[in-house]
Amino acid sequence: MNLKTPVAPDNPNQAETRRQLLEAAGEVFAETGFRDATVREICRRANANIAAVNYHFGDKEALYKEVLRYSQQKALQKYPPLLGVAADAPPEKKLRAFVHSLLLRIFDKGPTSWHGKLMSREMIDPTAAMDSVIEERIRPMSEQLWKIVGEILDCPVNDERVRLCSFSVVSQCVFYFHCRVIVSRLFPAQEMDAAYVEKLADHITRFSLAAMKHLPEAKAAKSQSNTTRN
Amino acid sequence: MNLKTPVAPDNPNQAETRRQLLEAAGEVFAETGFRDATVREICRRANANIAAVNYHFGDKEALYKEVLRYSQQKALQKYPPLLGVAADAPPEKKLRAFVHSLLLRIFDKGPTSWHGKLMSREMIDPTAAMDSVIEERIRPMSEQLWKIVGEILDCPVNDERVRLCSFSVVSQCVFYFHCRVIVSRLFPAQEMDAAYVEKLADHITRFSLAAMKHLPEAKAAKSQSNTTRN
DNA sequence: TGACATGTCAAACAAATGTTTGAATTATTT
DNA sequence: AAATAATTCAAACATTTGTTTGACATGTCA
Repeated sequence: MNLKTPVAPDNPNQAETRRQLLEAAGEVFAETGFRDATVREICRRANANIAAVNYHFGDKEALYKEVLRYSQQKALQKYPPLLGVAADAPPEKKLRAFVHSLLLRIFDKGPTSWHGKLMSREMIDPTAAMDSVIEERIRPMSEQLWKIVGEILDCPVNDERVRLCSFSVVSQCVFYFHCRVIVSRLFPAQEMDAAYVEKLADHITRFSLAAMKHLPEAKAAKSQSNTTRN
Repeated sequence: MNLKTPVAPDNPNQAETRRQLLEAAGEVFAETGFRDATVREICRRANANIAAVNYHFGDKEALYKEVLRYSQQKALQKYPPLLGVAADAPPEKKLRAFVHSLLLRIFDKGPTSWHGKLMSREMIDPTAAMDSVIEERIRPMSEQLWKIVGEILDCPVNDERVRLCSFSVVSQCVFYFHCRVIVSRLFPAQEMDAAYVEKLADHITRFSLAAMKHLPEAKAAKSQSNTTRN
């Protein structure tokens, strides 16, 4: 029911209202989450009538799906995963670019800044829209990273150490948007500007490279893993 | 039906209903978040009347604050930050214990399992209740970690490298509850059992120790250009 | 026992909010 | 220009939900 097929895109008014609704919805969804976001607030910011969401998107949830897709596409277009580093560059350089682009997407202050928050929310309460995001965006990016880490560790990409180390790299990046609240309360004076993002990218890359190049079992490939803990 | 067996002589009914409300609320808040959680559902699971929340806690938000405090206290009591490692143990050993206890709190399957999800939600939408949690629980734990990392790096605890490396350690742990959705979709076959938690703790500790002991600037103690804040 | 405090209950209230409706307005086509 | 389609608008609708209310039940203590 309520299947509103998107009509002719050559209509300036419709296209404009749709776009403004998407932008406003991105802001509001990011600020308050899906449930707390009200279509009244979205329409108010978009200078649109209360009924506009239902007219243009069907219902609130369909609007949300569009927003999620829109923000992902925009963020990846602005900061591609390897930032233009050549495919045959040394893996250390590619790792640095991967880390930096991920941080840039997270800390972006511009009109795509809600991308990070939207993704955070999806992590906790994945909606149906998350499925396609994972398969179309996240899995390809993961595989890209596995290749890089595999080169550095000198392992096949399906080795368990590649997976663990890749997680270690990514986790240090995403930490700063999942835990931004805590970071900024523990260090209220710390500004999150472009210079700081550079510094973070440097640290994460150096930290991870040092770890991977000196991991006790990294090169030795001794896979008995008897965890003599404690 | 539902015969109330006589319990403690002091204030049996009130204490019992309160406790059941707390447990049920913890479940529901963790599953659906503060806003989506309904008082009706909480009371239904607690076998309590719809008015019980307001009678015992005042309103829904006060109940939430109690739940947050309750879950924090329970989780930290079950898995203390250093798991009983002696205060004069070598820092490597303390780091391992810190990482392991953090992972245990995150992966706990028992009745305190909602602790992780509640904290995740607070990260994105911090409520007023988060203030006290940060000051009373998180800051002390952070300072504990800074000391350990400072020992390993051989730096003063307020050095910027201590902060960055501590974040690198913590981030690898909390990654697994913020991004559990993605991890389990990328690797659906991977079980998150106790053995896996051990393996993770090993990896994170080894990875971080290798990094910190081989960081290009770790031992160099080049003491210029450091933010001299607090 | 009888009075009083405490806790529980079903019902109702009040506010918020997603959605629908039908008229009014604007754009496009004939 | 007239007719038709598309879009906007204010108002109303229907549902959900946190909270309140006043009656009823239960336990305590003089």
